Amino acid sequence: MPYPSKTDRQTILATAMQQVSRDGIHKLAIRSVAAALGLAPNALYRYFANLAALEAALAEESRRRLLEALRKAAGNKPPEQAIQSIARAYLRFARDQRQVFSLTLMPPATGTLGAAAHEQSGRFVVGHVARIYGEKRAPDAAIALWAFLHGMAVLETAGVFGGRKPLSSFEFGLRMWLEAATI
Amino acid sequence: MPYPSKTDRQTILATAMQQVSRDGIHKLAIRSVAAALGLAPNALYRYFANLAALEAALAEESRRRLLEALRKAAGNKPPEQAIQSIARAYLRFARDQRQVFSLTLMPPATGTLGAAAHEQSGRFVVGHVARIYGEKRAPDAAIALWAFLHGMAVLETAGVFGGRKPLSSFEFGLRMWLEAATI
DNA sequence: GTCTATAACCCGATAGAC
DNA sequence: GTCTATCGGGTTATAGAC
Repeated sequence: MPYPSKTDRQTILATAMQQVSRDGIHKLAIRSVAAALGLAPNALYRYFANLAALEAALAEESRRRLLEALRKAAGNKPPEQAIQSIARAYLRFARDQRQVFSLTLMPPATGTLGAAAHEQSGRFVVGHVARIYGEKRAPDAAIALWAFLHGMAVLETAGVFGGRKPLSSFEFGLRMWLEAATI
Repeated sequence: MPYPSKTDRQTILATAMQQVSRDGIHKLAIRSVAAALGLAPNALYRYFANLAALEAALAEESRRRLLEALRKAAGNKPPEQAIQSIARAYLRFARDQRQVFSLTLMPPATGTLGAAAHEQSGRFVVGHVARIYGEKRAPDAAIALWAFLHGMAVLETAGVFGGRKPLSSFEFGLRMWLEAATI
């Protein structure tokens, strides 16, 4: 091997994700990632077409992490308990990993295909919701739940509540959603 | 008057908002706004401390526009009809003015005070919700509704639904929220 | 195939002249 | 209040060393 690689996609992604977690996406720079890896600034262009492509890869990775957190929360719990755990895990992920969470809904770069992790998350949530709402109503109920959870997470991290965590509103919405299933 | 002003805050904001509507927030640049106004790049620094300050002003303006759209939608309609109109107006605003909508929840620059328009929106929605849910339950119910609407808007504009507009999920969630009030 | 070197171009921001 | 000039930094493309 005459010219062995000094790095690879996975290493670059891990380093970039670390910097995003610390400084936020808007401070992410090709140069800083390259510097952390001891490489010339434009060495990374062999692995990512441009900064947008790197960001898109980070977004997909963040969606994978969120999905993993939700899977872990659900475990093998009974239906209603699983939903409650998923809901709490979603909010916890948004709070504890704010910068990573903000990547999950970053719009995919123009021309790229949709996020695979999103479709997986959709199937995962719909599957759990179906155990409560039934197959027929599950798609709509799952999207409504997802929207509520995401809205709560975004509103909170955006500081709309002024630093307070409106736990009662979260409980209110979640209980409403669960009770609507029994009607 | 030795050096009459060639511009003012309002004109700068209007020009910047126009560019954001067309190209999105990430392409906004002091230089491009100045060029559109026929000014030197740094002439704008007399009106805004830096780019972040300009963005914060645009975010507040976008929140004002959204609130105005909601007010208009509510009009003098009866309680339940007003809520439905507000909900539809929220989604419509997000669809029709995607770039402006994305500004509404831009986190305020570090150190600046919270958004006045957000507090106004909060009072506005809580006021309408109270006519259905009563004063006591209104705060939690309003936040839950807001979260649901915002989540639906964000998920849709982020392309999670692949270009489709899950009208049925929206109707599902809204009806659930309205029916929960009568219990 | 991978990385370095270099340079051109963009932007934000500052200093000082008028 | 606005200008010119300039600095520092990030992004991108090209050429070439290994």
